[in-house]
Amino acid sequence: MTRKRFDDLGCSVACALNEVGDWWSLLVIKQAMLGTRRFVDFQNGLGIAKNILCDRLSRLVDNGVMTRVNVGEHGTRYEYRLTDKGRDLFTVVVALRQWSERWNGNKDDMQLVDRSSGEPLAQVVVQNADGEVLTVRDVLFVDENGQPLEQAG
Amino acid sequence: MTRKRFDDLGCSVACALNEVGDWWSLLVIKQAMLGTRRFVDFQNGLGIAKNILCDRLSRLVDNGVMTRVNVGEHGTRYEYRLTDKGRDLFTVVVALRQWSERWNGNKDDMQLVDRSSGEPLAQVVVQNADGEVLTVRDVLFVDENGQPLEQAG
DNA sequence: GGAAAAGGTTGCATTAAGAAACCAAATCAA
DNA sequence: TTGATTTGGTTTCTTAATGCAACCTTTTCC
Repeated sequence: MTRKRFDDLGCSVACALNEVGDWWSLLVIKQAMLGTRRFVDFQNGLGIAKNILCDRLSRLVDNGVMTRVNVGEHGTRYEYRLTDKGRDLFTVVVALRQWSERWNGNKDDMQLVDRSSGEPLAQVVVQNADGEVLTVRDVLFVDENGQPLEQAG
Repeated sequence: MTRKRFDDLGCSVACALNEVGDWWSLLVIKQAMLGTRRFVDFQNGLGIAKNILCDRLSRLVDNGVMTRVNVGEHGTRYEYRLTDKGRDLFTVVVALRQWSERWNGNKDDMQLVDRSSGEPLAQVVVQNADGEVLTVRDVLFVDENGQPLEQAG
């Protein structure tokens, strides 16, 4: 019984989860955003088993989220760096962080601030084209013909 | 060897992933945002095994993301509805959707539009207090003493 | 040159996931 | 009212994933 694939589910969210939806991937990405580049530093920073880390890093590389760069003089010192695609997950990571802080309190040792001002960030929100904040009740899911689907709260 | 717990990792992202970080939870939540409330409808809509759906729903209920409401006359007709905490994951779901669409193309049968205007939504972004858009390079991770940590891209 | 570090791989035990069968209560059709 | 079907599960079995520890090779440090 191989694990269910999500990329043929006709859903972009499922497709995203297929790439970064397991327990560790987003934490590896968050660690990379924090500055970590070396295998051992990921291992120590996350407390992840080496074989799992191997698997996650190579999967992230395969999916174009990270790259493996050879930085050794003679061959076997590597760095794992975020690609543009990986860095673009910043929104997701921050949204998850803020959600957790709103509902579970701040469990984090560290804080995220604007580099130039030192001030905390604004809350990540969903907006319409005019910049108005939208909740799930303010949107419609429409099919390819523009027909709206039922929606709930 | 029980799966690693993330809620004692000193990280809000890890704490969030501990609640909704497995393969199915966010899809169940997205399905609920789409209007699904009944057990069978989740099952048909997602193609998930019943025992896994049972487990995920009850875990989401335990974590306060959904509630189980008895809607039957005599006892065993249930609806699973999002709580405020669950609805608040809208930002995360939309951010994931949009990321996937930006990098993998739109794999989705349906589209998300502003209910009042019918227009597509704006891209979810991270902003500072002044409303300026920030990337991961524009932020600093600081510890509890305000000391900045190294950061990369 | 010897020791340690980096980046893995392998083997084993435990847990989770998926499919299918089964089941009891409630509802629906006749 | 009876019988079938739906709903919301639970159980069993097989396969896959996770975690830990040991090991291994190349490279760097002293």
